[in-house]
Amino acid sequence: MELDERKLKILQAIIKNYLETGEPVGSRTISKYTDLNLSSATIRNEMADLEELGYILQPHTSAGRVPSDKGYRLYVDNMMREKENLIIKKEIEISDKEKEVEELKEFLVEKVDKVETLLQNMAKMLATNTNYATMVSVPKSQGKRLKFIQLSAVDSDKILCVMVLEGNIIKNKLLDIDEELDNETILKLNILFNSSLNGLTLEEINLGIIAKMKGQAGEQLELTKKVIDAVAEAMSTEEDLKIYTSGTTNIFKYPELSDSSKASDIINTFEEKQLLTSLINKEDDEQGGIQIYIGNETPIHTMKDCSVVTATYELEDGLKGTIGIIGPKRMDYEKVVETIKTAKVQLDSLYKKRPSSSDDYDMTLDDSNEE
Amino acid sequence: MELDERKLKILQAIIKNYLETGEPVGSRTISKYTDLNLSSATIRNEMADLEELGYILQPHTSAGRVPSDKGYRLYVDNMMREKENLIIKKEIEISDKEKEVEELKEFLVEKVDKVETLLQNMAKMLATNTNYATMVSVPKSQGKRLKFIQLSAVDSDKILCVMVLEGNIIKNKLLDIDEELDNETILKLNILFNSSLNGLTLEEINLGIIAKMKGQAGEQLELTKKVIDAVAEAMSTEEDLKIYTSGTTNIFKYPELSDSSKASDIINTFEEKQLLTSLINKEDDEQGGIQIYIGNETPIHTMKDCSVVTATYELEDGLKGTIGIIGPKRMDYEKVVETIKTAKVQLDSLYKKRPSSSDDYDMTLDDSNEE
DNA sequence: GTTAGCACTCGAAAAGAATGAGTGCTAATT
DNA sequence: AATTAGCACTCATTCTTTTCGAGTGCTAAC
Repeated sequence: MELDERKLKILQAIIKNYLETGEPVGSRTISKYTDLNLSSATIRNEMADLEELGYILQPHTSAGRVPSDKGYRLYVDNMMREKENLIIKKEIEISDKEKEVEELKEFLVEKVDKVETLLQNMAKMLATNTNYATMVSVPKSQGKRLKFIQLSAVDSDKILCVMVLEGNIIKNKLLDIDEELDNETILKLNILFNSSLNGLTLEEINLGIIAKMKGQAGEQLELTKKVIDAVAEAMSTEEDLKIYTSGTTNIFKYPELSDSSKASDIINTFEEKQLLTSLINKEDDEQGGIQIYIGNETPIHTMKDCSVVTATYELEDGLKGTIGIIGPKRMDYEKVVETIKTAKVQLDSLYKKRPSSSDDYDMTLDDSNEE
Repeated sequence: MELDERKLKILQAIIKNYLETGEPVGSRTISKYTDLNLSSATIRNEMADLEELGYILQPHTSAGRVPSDKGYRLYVDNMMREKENLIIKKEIEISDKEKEVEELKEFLVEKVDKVETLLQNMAKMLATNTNYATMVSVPKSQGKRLKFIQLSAVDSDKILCVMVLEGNIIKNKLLDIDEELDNETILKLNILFNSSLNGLTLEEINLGIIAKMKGQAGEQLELTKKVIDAVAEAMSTEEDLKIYTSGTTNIFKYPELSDSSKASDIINTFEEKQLLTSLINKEDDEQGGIQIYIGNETPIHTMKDCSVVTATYELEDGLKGTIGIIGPKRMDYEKVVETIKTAKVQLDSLYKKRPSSSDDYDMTLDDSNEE
């Protein structure tokens, strides 16, 4: 049996209708809904075929049909892509979109001077706009080069070690010392560290370099070891994960997700944010960096009744993060894809287009002055 | 009508039983449950009195009785305090508790080198131990003095401004500059800022001091202004709120909270963490810093069906935060109070008792190297 | 003051009945 | 050969009815 034009139309009608109502849709509904002018009986026959092909399901005998994961997949891959082509053709829509981007940007950037806060607001905004749950991951500093390192005496028994990585990621570490150091020693150490380590990635800081540094450390061997540890910690990827979530309680708006055990599982996944890591960093850039996972396709088992749409954004070169929108399988894919694209474009362009005159906000990913 | 000894005993029995079962308790249950040796009929009469006095409620005629908020309050105030006195008397129990503290401390401190992570783990541990939802607020840096400030040239067009506040709270800010500065200028500015601002609180940095600094800034007036802004931002209390939550999905374990609209409200409150602020910073130090809010007593309306137990802890002098446990009104108050006390003691003693030899972790509240 | 006894209440659970949306199949129609 | 009208059948949902029993309040006796 083949999936001919007519079956496709019927399938599309079923899915459209189901997205709107959330109820299983019957043959009579479709016979009225479409412009095919077919009787319900014919539709019924076609539906039986579609079911056999695996695109739709019957929750039980004598109920209407519901799209299967395979059905959604077809819908998303084919029918939505048509829409996308349309957009590319229509210049008007593009400028509309740009306008939207500008508006969003203004909203977001206004009074916000930290990327982290901005991302957090982005998550919140997406959640409010879409009525789904959202996540935004903060770009990882993994693999970045060390740009700057400096020790400063803060206390008689404490040394502050500040490191700046590529992308202006700032890291701090306070080190205990046994005896107070004079300025000259600190200066000497700063020169040592900067000349030895600057411009290197974590991988490039090898034993040879470390040994050489230790050799030059003189009396400050202990401190040097601590600094090297601090650098390693700052540049390593461990616990290097920050994800903002928002709108998790939106799932209660969808009955198919709001029974307490399902809801609990899903919300728990959002609370234990590290469970969301499998959603980020999928480097597949097909379709302009947008991924759509339907039902069991999601890498997270607790979300088997959900669909997930993600996009990868890039703040500055190499600083990549992920935006995700999570809703029921019958989510409004078109709207979600549109929204997430807009958000992606916005974040991508944030620093490229940023007017250089505005020095009100800084671009670091550091958030140490939130506390 | 008076609340005599016997009524009190019956009330206590009702509450105890209700805490265990979560079901309305009837007269027959109590007549067997207590050592009073009274018939169910007598209990019934007493119960009618207790209801008239407002300590218990009947969900409907022909149901058993359920404690009212007033009943819980009495229970918590009186019956639990007796228990507390017992503990003070029993030396054994104290040493037991100390042992527990040590165990917890080891668990928490192990492999943890940041206070923030530690507090986050603390929230998680409390949630796992109690099966309730928990929150831990991070101490605010508000009102702290500036201990150290330093500018460093990072880029040709960027200056890094590092500030350290009392309590070793580190804050960073990257400033844009128009033209590159030579080392000498930076050194001069550093001396200026340190000598002008160190040891001051935000309030003490008044217009006079600012004017004087501006006067000495020379050609670097613009940069000086930016630094002053950065200092103000770093030391101000705005957006100075960080709360970790955990175990929010535990509320699904209690049917009286898990219908979707209630659960949604509660979980939303935990997601929008600023809604929890009203729970922190209540300075009332009655009862060793432990507060108990029952039902409508909680300052947060969405939690009217919950009880909240909070404690204030103090890391270093003046660095105060709040721990909170949120559960159903029929929570196990004794256990929760015990647990939260232990946690409080633990946090309080964390830095006082800390062995000076261990330099593995730093004490800053800064978390900039999480990302 | 306490208790046994009894009629009564009322929610929860089980059982039954009505409804109706939707199906599959067959036979007639185009 | 494809389409459609017609009809018997299915089954979740909803509403009503019944049953059940835990628990009460009250009265009269101890």
